[in-house]
Amino acid sequence: MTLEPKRNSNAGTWSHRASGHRNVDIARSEDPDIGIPATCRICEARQGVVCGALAAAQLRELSRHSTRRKVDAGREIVAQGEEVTSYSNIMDGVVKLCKVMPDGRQQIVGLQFAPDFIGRPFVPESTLSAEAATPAEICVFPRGLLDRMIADTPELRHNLHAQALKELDAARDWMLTLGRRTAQEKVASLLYLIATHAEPETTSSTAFDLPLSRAEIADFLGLTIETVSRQMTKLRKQGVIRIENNRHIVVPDMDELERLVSA
Amino acid sequence: MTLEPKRNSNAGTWSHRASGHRNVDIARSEDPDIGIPATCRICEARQGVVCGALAAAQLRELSRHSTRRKVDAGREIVAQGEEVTSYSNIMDGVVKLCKVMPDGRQQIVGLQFAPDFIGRPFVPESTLSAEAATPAEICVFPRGLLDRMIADTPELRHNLHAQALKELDAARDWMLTLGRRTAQEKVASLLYLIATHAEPETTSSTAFDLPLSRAEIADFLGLTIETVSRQMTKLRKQGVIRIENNRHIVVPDMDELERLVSA
DNA sequence: ATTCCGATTTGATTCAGATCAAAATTCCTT
DNA sequence: AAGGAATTTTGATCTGAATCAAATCGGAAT
Repeated sequence: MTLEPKRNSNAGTWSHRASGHRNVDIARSEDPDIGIPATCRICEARQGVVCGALAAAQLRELSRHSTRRKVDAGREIVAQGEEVTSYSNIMDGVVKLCKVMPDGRQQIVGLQFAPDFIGRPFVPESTLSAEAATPAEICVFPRGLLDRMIADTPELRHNLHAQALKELDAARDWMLTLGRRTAQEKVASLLYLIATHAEPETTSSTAFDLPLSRAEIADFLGLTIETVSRQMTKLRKQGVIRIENNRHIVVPDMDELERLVSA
Repeated sequence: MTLEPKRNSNAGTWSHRASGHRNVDIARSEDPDIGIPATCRICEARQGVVCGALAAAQLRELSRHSTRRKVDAGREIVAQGEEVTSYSNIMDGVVKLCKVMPDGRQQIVGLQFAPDFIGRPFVPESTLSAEAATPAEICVFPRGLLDRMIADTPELRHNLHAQALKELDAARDWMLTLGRRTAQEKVASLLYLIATHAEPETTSSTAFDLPLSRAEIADFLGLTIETVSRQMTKLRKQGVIRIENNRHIVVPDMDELERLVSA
């Protein structure tokens, strides 16, 4: 899902880790995957917000009209202000949601990870752009079809509603970061956010690859590239993180990092 | 309420807009208000997100268990981290949604106006506090009851979902303001936001009362009181606004103000 | 009216982060 | 493996907003 640190405690509710209460229970007499398309069975997003709420027949129809697509890093999936004619699921990779101003200043307003859903029911055009931050794989389906399924499927509506509320919380958490935290705290917040998404079993030590360049991190934190770089260096010199090849980060002690976020 | 003039116009807009498709059509043979509690008929929030979706019988039951309450400016309605046992509708006034850090730094993450709904379905406790910014009047009802109505009423679910998405958009717009705009642009953004909520018929000239103190404006914009004050003075000297009694603002030319927001 | 107290403005100074300008690294292509 | 472009780091300087410190204003109580 989107932002908010601390994800660990309730991460389970959402992503594939959520599949527990639905699929993992093998003691069932009939295979729950009967009639489910083969592509879906192995799909990252099978238990996601959208597909996790669909019946076998719906899944079959949706999959008939879906196309899996690879998206290069930096490639746009939905453009700001554009009319939206399709939705997608993220199968793999990280997608950033951006807002840009006419003069070019831009702000990343959310990050989405597999198996998140990208789309905005009820509104014809997108108020932001969605762009692959890493090489990504998405499953695209026509808007009208899913809108119809939304209309027919209470559980799907519920899931989308819950996702919207979760994103709202994440956005508001990030508002606090943008408005009231120092550069140091901002960078620590971002690292903490990524760490908790990349490596959900937060043992005391963690390692992960940054899905964002320094420029993108700056756009997420409302800082400049130089400030981000300096703060990363500072964290490195303080021993809070190790940096390998610019993108790979090791956090020897997550508690230390969390402390720097100041809640 | 500090905001008399604003309140009136605001009230007007919402009700006739909302009632248009439901109530105003007189050519109906039976009175659509039959069976609707008297308090509801004259209620600000009658056509709001919640009550606008309820049938007469539901409205009757809800109103039986609701209490109208006056809340002084600055008084808390919901506390951050507290378990939520009731929801409310704002009948009058402005409510601010805040997040505070352990060390006292705080950020306003949203403003709600009558007849908005305050509450957070699906989640037991609130991640933010809601506090009256102006003297306010709210209609409080027990959580369990509304949760049941939510379960029973598709239109209500839809309205709440749509409101969540609207708030999400607003939050993301504000993220751009917090992260990428200058102090001048931030203050202009806030004035523009209030102006467009207070005086929806945006003719070229507008006047309104600020529902927030300088300190609250600072907490909304991620600035200090002094910076807010200086920027207001600057806007005044530039002739973009006139300030009367600190709280009352006149904007001679809304286009000029909008220009300063830089989109 | 007068007094008082909190809110707001104004002024002087400081400082975190921006900007400008190279150097150093990484990584991509050949 | 070498070359070259892009990304990142580092350094020097500047500046917008924060901080510190008074004045002034405005509104409530007397």
